[in-house]
Amino acid sequence: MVASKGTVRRVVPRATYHHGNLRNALIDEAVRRVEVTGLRGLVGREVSAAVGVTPSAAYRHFPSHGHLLAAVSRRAREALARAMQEAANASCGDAAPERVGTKWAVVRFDAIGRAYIRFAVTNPGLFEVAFAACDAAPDGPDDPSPWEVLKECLTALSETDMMDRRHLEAAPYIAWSVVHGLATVGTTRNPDKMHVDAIIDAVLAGLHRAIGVPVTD
Amino acid sequence: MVASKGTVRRVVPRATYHHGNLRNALIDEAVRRVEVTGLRGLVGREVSAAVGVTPSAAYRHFPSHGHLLAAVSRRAREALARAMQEAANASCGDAAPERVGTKWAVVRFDAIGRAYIRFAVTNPGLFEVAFAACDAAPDGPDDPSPWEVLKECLTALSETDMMDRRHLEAAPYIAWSVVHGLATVGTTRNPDKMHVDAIIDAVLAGLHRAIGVPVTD
DNA sequence: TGTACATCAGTGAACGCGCGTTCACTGATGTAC
DNA sequence: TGTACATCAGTGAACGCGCGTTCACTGATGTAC
Repeated sequence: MVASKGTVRRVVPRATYHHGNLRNALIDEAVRRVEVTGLRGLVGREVSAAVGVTPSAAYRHFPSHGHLLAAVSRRAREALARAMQEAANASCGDAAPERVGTKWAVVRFDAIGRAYIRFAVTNPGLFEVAFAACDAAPDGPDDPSPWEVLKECLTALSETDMMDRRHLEAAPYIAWSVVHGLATVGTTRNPDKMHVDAIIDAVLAGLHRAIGVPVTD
Repeated sequence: MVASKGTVRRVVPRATYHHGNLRNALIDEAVRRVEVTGLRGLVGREVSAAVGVTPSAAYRHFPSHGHLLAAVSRRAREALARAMQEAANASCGDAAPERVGTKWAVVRFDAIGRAYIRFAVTNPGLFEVAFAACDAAPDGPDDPSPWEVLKECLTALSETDMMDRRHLEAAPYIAWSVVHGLATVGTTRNPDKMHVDAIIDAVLAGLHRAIGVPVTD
């Protein structure tokens, strides 16, 4: 049985009058909805109802809708950063860094780029919200932060001599632009019908050249 | 005197009962509004009112709001393409191609990249709409098309031996990703406080390396 | 240990407006005869 | 050249719903004495 459209229904009945952790519950639920519907799916009344609370209850925790959005947006960026970190760690397998040789920094760097794109493709809703314009300021700094994850990988690249040091300052901007552009528009707009995986490979190879990663194998 | 918010007011009174060119007038007005307010500023009732017509009149020309949006989106992309073309042509000045030497293709290529970014920065509303997700299909192919403008510049680059031919197939994807990413997020998110112009220069230099444009002067 | 009271986190109902869309209508246009 | 009539492009009024937000309220919690 499906609830009729527009019906605000209490989905999770509570035992206690006080919820106890409403703020986090609202954000969690909002994230869940955004994953499915994207930015447009973030409607306060529905989020409140799903959590088992009246629409007005949310105003005890967020001054306005925009503040909830900002919190969700931050969560989305953090999820992206975590996906990048996990991909980076998984890329080396269980092998110790020395087993992988000096290339390990390159492997990690590629892994976070691919993870970024994969996140955008498999999680378009979250990705949209992560970089959506918010009226309100986020409730805190991103932790982890995609930008910081990227920079760590780049300094590793530089310290193992696997990139041109002259490009270190500009590298984060170059890498971010390439990968974000690819994630945003490169995979959806594809007038010539090049294979998507081939596009990703080709663009990431271009990124190597742009920041001076030496050609190995 | 300012019309009170939400008042639907006929702004342009017409002499004739029939408008004569309503479809185009609606698109023009919609573009004008989007320039100021972005995607959110595209509300059918206001557009109709501004043109001097009843909200329902628009439905003679567009089956739904989404179709108007698609038409506006196409116009925005065409405006972007035109900005790129103009910048390309202006980049050579009035000099004949031979006066500029073999570098002219590089100059043009840089010009369209910078024009793309400039368009995004000075026209955020149009830029947003140009790549917004539309429910409806556009009313026709982009003419001119940003993608085609880019490819023309790239083949010119290749034919004058100013880029690595091996990258010709991938080059449009690389260039598009870099420049679009830079336009979207590189200029707004800037955690390290690098100067914006310096970022643009550095990223475009990276693009040269990515597609193998030889280092000249 | 019990009681009074401030404080906090919810409820429930309604406000108010924005905005896409519909529908029966009417004024203008052009074409056939 | 004039008249009848189909067709097209508008009007005006209303529908209907989505959704953020407010406000007076009440139930629960914890702290001072």
